[in-house]
Amino acid sequence: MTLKQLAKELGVSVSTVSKSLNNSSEISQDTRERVQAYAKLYNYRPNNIALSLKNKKTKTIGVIIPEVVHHFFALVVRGVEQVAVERGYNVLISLSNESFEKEVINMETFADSLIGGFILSLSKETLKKQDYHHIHQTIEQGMPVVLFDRTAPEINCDQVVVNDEQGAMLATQHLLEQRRKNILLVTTEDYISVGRLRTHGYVKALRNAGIPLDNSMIIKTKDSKRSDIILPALEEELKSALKNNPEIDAIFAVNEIYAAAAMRVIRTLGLHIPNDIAVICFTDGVISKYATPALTTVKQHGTQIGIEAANLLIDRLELENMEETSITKILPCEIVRRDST
Amino acid sequence: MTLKQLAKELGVSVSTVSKSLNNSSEISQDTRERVQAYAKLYNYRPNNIALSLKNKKTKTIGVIIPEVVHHFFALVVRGVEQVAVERGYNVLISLSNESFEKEVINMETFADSLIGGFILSLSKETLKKQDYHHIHQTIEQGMPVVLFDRTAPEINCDQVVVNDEQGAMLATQHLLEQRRKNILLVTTEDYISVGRLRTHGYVKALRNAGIPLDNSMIIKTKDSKRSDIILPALEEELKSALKNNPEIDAIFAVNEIYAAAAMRVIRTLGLHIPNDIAVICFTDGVISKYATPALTTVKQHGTQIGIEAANLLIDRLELENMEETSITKILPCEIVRRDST
DNA sequence: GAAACATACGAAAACGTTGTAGTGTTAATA
DNA sequence: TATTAACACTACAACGTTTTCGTATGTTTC
Repeated sequence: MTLKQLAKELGVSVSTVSKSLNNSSEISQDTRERVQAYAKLYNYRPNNIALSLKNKKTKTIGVIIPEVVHHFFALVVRGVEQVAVERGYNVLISLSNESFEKEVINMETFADSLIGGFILSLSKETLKKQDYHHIHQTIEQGMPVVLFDRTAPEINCDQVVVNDEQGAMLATQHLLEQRRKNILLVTTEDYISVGRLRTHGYVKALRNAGIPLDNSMIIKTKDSKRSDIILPALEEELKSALKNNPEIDAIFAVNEIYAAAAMRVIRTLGLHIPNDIAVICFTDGVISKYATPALTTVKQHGTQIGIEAANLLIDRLELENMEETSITKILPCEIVRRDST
Repeated sequence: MTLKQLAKELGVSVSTVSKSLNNSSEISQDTRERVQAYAKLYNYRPNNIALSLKNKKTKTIGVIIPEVVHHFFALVVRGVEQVAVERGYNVLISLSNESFEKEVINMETFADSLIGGFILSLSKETLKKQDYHHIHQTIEQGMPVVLFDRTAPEINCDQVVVNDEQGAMLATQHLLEQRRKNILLVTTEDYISVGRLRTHGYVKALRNAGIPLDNSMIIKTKDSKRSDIILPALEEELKSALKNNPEIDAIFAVNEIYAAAAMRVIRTLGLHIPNDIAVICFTDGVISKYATPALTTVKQHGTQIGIEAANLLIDRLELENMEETSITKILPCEIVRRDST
């Protein structure tokens, strides 16, 4: 059903139909009601494509994440979707699979007038290359971008991040409070911003507590997209670390997969959690929740990140008189205490 | 950059520009090259909205799932996205949150000419109400729908499902092979098709093995959207079941959350997995993989489901001469053997 | 030298909307 | 009575494409 068909049916012009449906005062009450009744009868719904073309803007936002099969990103998507629906927007989703090239291609595809703005988290490859030309280009074209979680400070746009450093400090302090003195950190290489920041937090907390930093107490995982390669290697490394240094009484992992690996190693060595070694990690996901013992975690409020990001983006889209300067929202982390510490 | 702007820049008509870019033989080689060079220079990209309006179809497919923070659905989304990108489509996502109303509204919103077809998995509420008018309506309007996982046989459309019954039989047989005779089934209420089918498979496998069915060995969880309500209740129920019937030597759960709850209860009672009680479950997700002991599961190949569903949908969208009759793809399950059995 | 025919391009319509600028009516005012 | 004003509606352009149909050149052909 289109306006044209309705108009023919009613014996009036397309304009009259359009105005009637929009309750314009130009049209008489009588006609308005008649048209609206017909529209309801024929279940008329305006064609969004035509509206988008006319208005030169769409009610769609694009979300690009490295991976959807990942608890944290799924939470963010949920948050974004929630406010999108509330505010009348649709969500286009696309996965970079941690690939720079896919990220670029996906952005270009989306930018072909399909969407009004982006919410994205950078792929590992992008962070490693430090090539942000596609982001800059998009922003220059006037398309708002909101970066979350995996961001880069050199990109001038709205960002929503978790206070990774604070979270890592909280985690480390939590362990220190339990008289753990020798905390092994399992983290990623530094080019991943969140890994770097969490490492900073760990270092800072130790410094605040007057504990000297021992670099052999920091394990950085090798880069690979394949967990079936990373994890066995990591477990080996953990095993030798725990053997070489029996003083280790806690492990702080920057995500729950690493924590799960650590738990497995600890158990293999016949040690008890948390009596011998406490374990804490970032990412309050299902693994932590259902592990044995249930893991104490640093919760990042993924859904909240999605909510904030979506609101920020839609504000930019709708509020013309918004301040030019970029907004960075830093959300606090929270310790979820369970049985591993 | 639009065709019009390019045309003005080049001093030719819009038609000439359009035809040149489409390499029409109507236009001289010279002009074609000149236009194409300019288009490249100005980074011209056709406006997809305008194309959609003109062609009366979009290169976008809508995915509606009950929840994205759910390993299985996330896998499906990944599969859908993968083939969508390959075949030049975009993916609009929306979450029903297990709510009938949200499902209906989301479908209506998407149907406003934004998408060409749907891939969806029904919400629990929809299954309970058995109200499929929105699906029927969509199909009648000529918009293809592919249902996956949570389907309803009375809907006449393409479907992609896992062979839940066969999977449940495999799981039960796997336990029987290990000389487990008293297998407790933890499942959902029957209105959820997958739960019902899995229960069937369990019953069938027992019958094949000549073991009489004992209804007290089937626990059906109460319906609720909130896992923090379901799970404690389930754990209580499991505890009393295990206490009342010490003969139980295996538990088969229809998803990994229930399996995790079962493991917790088993451990609380001081029993050993798998020595005292073996555990197997559907959903080969992260919980199973990283649990202690790692859980033996029935893998459902979620990504594959997404791939099949997307291909089916896009085929319907593109191949006009496709057979009218609906296609149902039934994917086999597979046992992933780990340490809990 | 006229008819026929390629060749290379342009004009215009269409997709479904909305908004601006008319266009007739009828009623009120000078 | 002539002018104006309010009312109720319509025509048309525009958004960015593609495509059909024209049309102006120049080149054959007899």
